[in-house]
Amino acid sequence: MYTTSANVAERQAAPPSLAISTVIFALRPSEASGRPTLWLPLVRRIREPFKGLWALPGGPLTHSESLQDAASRNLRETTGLAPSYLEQLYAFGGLHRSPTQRVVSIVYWALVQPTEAALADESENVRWFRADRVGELAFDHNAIVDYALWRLRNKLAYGSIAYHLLGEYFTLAQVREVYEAVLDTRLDPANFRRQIKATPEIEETGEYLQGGKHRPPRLYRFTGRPGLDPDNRSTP
Amino acid sequence: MYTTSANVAERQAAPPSLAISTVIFALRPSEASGRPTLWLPLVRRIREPFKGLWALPGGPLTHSESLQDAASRNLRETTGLAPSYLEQLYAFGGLHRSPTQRVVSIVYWALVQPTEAALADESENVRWFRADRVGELAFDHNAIVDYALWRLRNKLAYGSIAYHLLGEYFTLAQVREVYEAVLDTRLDPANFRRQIKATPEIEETGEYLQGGKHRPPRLYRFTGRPGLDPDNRSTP
DNA sequence: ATCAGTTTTAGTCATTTTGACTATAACTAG
DNA sequence: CTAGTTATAGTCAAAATGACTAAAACTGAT
Repeated sequence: MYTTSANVAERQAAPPSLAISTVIFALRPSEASGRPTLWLPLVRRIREPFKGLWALPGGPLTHSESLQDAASRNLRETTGLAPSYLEQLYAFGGLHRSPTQRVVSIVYWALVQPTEAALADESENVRWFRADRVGELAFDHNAIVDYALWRLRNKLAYGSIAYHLLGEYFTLAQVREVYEAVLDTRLDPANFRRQIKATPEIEETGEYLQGGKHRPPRLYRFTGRPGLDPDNRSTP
Repeated sequence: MYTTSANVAERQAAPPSLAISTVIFALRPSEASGRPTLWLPLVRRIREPFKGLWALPGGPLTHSESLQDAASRNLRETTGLAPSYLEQLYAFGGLHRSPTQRVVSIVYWALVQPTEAALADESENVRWFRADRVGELAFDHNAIVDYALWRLRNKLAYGSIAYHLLGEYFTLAQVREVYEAVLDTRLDPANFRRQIKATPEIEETGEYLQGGKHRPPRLYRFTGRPGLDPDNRSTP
């Protein structure tokens, strides 16, 4: 019984088409408060279905690249960015995701550092949106963004992910702002700093950040490797 | 730039073939100690590549079923089982997973209850193996099993997953045995019970399990819904 | 009937972690 | 020099954790 199934699986049996998409998060200052908030780039659909609506960057899977490579290329082609973190999110394969044909999308999510994000391409058909205000998107992309946000919040709880939204050097207050932006809460600065300082992957540097109208905070550096995929090997 | 990519993605552009596989875990008593241990069913390859080697149950994705449905059918066809838990594990799409052609496998993992597992089909070409002693498998299936085990251990830490390896009613000692089997450690019975009893989804029943040569333990019931996929919606 | 053997179950106690909060340090702007 | 601001250290009670003790409730053998 299985044997017949296996045979069919291995045949080139007119499979659903396969696409790669990416949810790309970066931190940008909110226009209102100036505090950092989560943003992501979307591309406008220039043809049916969903012509005119915004959608996640996506593209084909060529024969010569792995899933992760395809996602990277995708990201580079739409925004010109190299991600500091890239992980597979989920394979979406519902029957009616696209009205015209059956398509299975393998979706990745990425984090980019603000220095990178600042020089990201933007154009008529590529624009950054606040993650909590994307409006109505094409296909099932609203659900995908929601799920990516949920995963990001989850990963944050586990540890070494926040730093990929920051530059190489950062203050503990900046780390706290990442948590506050992603989790949408306020955290006690003193307690938060105690916890962060307890993690061994955060290293004090001798440098301080000058220029604020207050005591200059010490700069830190993240020394751990991210927990990635089976492709890259590591944590939850 | 994106626009051309999108077009290609939507075309039927001779994509890699798409397969669904499943890693199915169940608890069975170890022959040696009698304590419960993790097992999973494998199927023997009856043709090249990897003819004769054991492999994960897998099959085609038909046009009329979702990814999850395909995984369920898969599971039912090879073992005759209905899983009590089913979740997408990962999409494996490396270039050289199969020597003959490019194939992307979307892998699910499942938990089945021991009552179910006891009546699972077994035959010349379908056999259960201890999860830590599967030997050399076809394709990249050893890596997939390792990753599935890692995910299972992780989920266990989070909470409401152990119960899907047990029947409807269970003793707290049985829950502890699940943890001990999956994490491969011993846990203090008293402390473990205190923690489990602190979770609200575990409900005392009035029943006791008779038949042991010791004080009869109370039976409990799990009342929470599992945390599943975006397809099903819920926790980590 | 009693006793030894077993696991369940409740509980104690010291240690660690967490959350709320206070106080001082070190800068800038005026 | 002072007010304003954030950084940073520290205190203290409450909660969670880990190691451990002991009683309860069964079975099977004497």
